[in-house]
Amino acid sequence: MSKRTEKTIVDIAEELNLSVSTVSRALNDHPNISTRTKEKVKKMARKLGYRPNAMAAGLRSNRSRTIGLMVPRISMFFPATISTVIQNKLQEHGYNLLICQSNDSLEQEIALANTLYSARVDALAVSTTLYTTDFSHFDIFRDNNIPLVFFDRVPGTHDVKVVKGDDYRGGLAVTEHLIEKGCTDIVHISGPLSCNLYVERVAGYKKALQRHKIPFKKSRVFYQELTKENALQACARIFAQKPYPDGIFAANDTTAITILEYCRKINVRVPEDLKIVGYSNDPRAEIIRPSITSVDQFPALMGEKVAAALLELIQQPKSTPQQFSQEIIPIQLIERESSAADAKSRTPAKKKQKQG
Amino acid sequence: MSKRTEKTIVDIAEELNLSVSTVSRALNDHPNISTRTKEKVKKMARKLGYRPNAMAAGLRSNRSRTIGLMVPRISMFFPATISTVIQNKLQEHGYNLLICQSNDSLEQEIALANTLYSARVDALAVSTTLYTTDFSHFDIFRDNNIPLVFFDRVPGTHDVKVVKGDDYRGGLAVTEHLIEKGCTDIVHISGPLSCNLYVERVAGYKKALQRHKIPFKKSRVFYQELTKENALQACARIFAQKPYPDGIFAANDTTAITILEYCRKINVRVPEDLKIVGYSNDPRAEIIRPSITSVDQFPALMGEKVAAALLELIQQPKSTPQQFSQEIIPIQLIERESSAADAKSRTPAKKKQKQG
DNA sequence: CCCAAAAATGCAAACGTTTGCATAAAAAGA
DNA sequence: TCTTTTTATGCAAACGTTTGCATTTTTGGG
Repeated sequence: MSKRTEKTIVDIAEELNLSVSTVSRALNDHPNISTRTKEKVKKMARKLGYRPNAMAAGLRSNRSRTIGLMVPRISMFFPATISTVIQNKLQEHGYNLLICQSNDSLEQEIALANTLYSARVDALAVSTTLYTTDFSHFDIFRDNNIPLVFFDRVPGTHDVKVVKGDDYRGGLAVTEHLIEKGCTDIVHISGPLSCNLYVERVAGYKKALQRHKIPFKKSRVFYQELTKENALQACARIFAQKPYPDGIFAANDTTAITILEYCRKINVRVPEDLKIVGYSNDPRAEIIRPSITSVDQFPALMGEKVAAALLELIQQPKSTPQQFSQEIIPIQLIERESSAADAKSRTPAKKKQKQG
Repeated sequence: MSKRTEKTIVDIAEELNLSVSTVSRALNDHPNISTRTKEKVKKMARKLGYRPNAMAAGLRSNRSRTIGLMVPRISMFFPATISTVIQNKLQEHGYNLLICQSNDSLEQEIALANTLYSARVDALAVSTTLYTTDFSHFDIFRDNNIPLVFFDRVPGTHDVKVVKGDDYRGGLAVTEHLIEKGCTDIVHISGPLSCNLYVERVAGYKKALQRHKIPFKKSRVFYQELTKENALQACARIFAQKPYPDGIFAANDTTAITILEYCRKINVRVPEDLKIVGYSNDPRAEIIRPSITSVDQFPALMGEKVAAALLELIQQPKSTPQQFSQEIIPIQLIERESSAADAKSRTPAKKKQKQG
C-alpha cells in the first residue's frame, strides 16, 4: 500500500509552488518568513502527513538534537533517578537523550563512546565505569568541541566539567556519626579505589578517625565492587573472629542491607551490638527493619545540574574556551534505626568540636 | 586548534588514491573488496582518526541502526529491568537504543512517537501510558513498515505484535492464594481500567471469587493510579469503618508496601488480621518485614523476548506481511510472610479444585 | 508616483555516506 | 595468445535537509 509515501519538504514546496528553502524556513519558524506563508506551509505539511527527517537535518546542520548519556547501569536507584531527571529536563528543551549503559565494563564504555560520537550527539554526560582510570576514549569529544560533562563517577583531573557528590564530606559525616553514637571500631566497606569517589570517602573516613584519635587499621577497610555477593564474603571475614566491629560504614545500601540481614542470621543485634550506615539513600534503606541510616546524595538535584550544564555548554558558541568548573552537590546524612544510640550506651564524649 | 579536523571517507580515498565507494565498501567489509585493500583502508582510517558519520550513512541507507524504546518511566523496577535487558541484547547486534519515558503522560507519548519517527528508528518497542486507549499515534510506524512491538502495557487489539505478562492468570493466582489462606473479604486495588492489563487482573480476581462462591462487591475494588499517595487515600477509606477486609490484593508493590506501613500504624496485624499481596516482585517486597507476597513477572525474560522480537522483525524483508503473534510471559506467585496462614486460622475448605 | 529600505522568497551548493551500474583488472579456460 | 569468467574498483547519483547569498516583492517616506 504505502510504498513511496514518505513526504519531504520538496513535496510541500511543489504543492504550494514555493521553494524548498522557504518551506524549510517556514517549518523552522524563521523570522524572515511571513506568517501567512508559515501557516500555509504547516497546514500543507499536516495534510500531506509530512515527517521531518532528523538525519537529513542533522547531516546538513551538524546538529543532531540528541544528547548522549552513559551510566554504569540504569536499573540502579541512583543513576536511574538521575537519568530520569536529565531526560525530562532536556526534553523540555527539544533534545533527545540517548541513554546507554556500560555495565561497568571498560570495554563497553569505549565502544559506546565511539558509537555516541558516530551518532554525532550534541553533548555527552558520563558517569564512568568503576574501573575507568584512563579517560582518553572521551578525548574525541573534547577535541571536537562537543560539550562533555562528567557526573558522580568522574575523572580526578581538573580539565573537565564535573558534577559530583561531596564524597569526602560524606565519608566524614558517616564516620563521625558512628563515632558520636559510640563506635570505636569501625569497618569501612569501600568500592575499588580506581574510582575516585571512593578514594574521597575513604579520606573522609580516615579524617574522622584521626579527629577522634581512633587509630586507622588497614585490615578494617575492604575494597571491592559493591555487590551482594561481595558483601557476603566480606561479612564472612568480618565475623570470622572476634572482636567484632561495633560500626560498619558501607559505601552503598545494597551492601548495608546485606550486612544487616547477615547480622540477623548470626544474632548480632543492630544497632545495639553493631551500628550500620549505608550510602545513597536507596528506597530500600527506609523500608527495611531496622531502617538503615544512609547518605542522601540528592540525585534529582544532581540530574538538574547535569542537564543545566549540558544545555549551557551547548548554547555557548563553539569558540568560547570551556570553563572547567567543578560542581559539588551537598550530601545529607539521614539518621535511622540502624545507627541509633541504644539506651544503655552512655553518650560518647565529644572530644572535639566539629569544625565544619 | 582542531577546526576542520573531521575526517571523512573522502579524505581516506584521496590519501590512498582510491574511490570513495571502494573505501566505503572496504570499511563495511563488502565481499567484493580484496583483503589487501580492506586492510589498507582500515589502517588509514585509524591513522587519520576517521569517525563514521551515522547520520550521513543513515540518510543514504535509510537505516539508523537505532531502535526506540518508550516506557512510562525508567526509574521503576520493572521497566528499568526490562530496558536494561533490551539494551544489552540489542547492543550485541550493533543497535543503539534510544530510551524515552512518557512519564505516563499521553501528550508526551505522542510527542515522543513523533520524535522517534523523525529519528527514523529502525524499530520501536513501547509500553504505553496508563491512559493510552487510542493508539493511532503509532500508526506511522506500521504504515511505514517499521517494526513495532508493544510490551507489558499493550493495546487490546490483535493487529500488533505484543509481549505481555499473564495478567489474567496473575489476578487469578493472587486471589485464589488469598482465598486458600482463609480470606473471604478481599479488597483489590487496581490500576485504572484504561490500561488493559488491569482489566485482566480484575477479571482474574473476579473469576477466583466466583470459583469459590464469594460474592463480588463493587465497593471492594479501587481503580486508581498506583502511587503512594493514592494508596494512602484508599487506606483511609478502607479502614474508615469496620468490617475491615481480611485480604488485600494490590496491583503493585508500592501500594502493598504503603498499605503494610499503614496497618502497622493502626495496629492491624499482617498477616494475622489482614493478608496482603502485591504485584511485580519489586526488590523492596522481599526486604520489608513482614515480607510481601508478590507476583514475579520475569522482567528479564520479557526483555529478552522483546529484543528478540525486534531483531526478528528487523531482519525479515520489508515485504513480508507482519505476523501479529501475542507472546505471553508466565507469572509466578512468590509466597512470603504477608499472606502466610496464621496458626489459629484453620486451613480453608478447598471447595473446588483448581482447573488449570 | 518614485525610490530606498525592509521584508520575503528563491537558488544552488553543501553535508558524508551508500549503492546500482559500468568498467577495469585479474584469473581461468582453451 | 585470446576469450570468457570472475573479482575489484570507480562513477555519479542519490538521500532530505539547511543556509549564505542573490533576488524579488512589499512597505513606507517624501
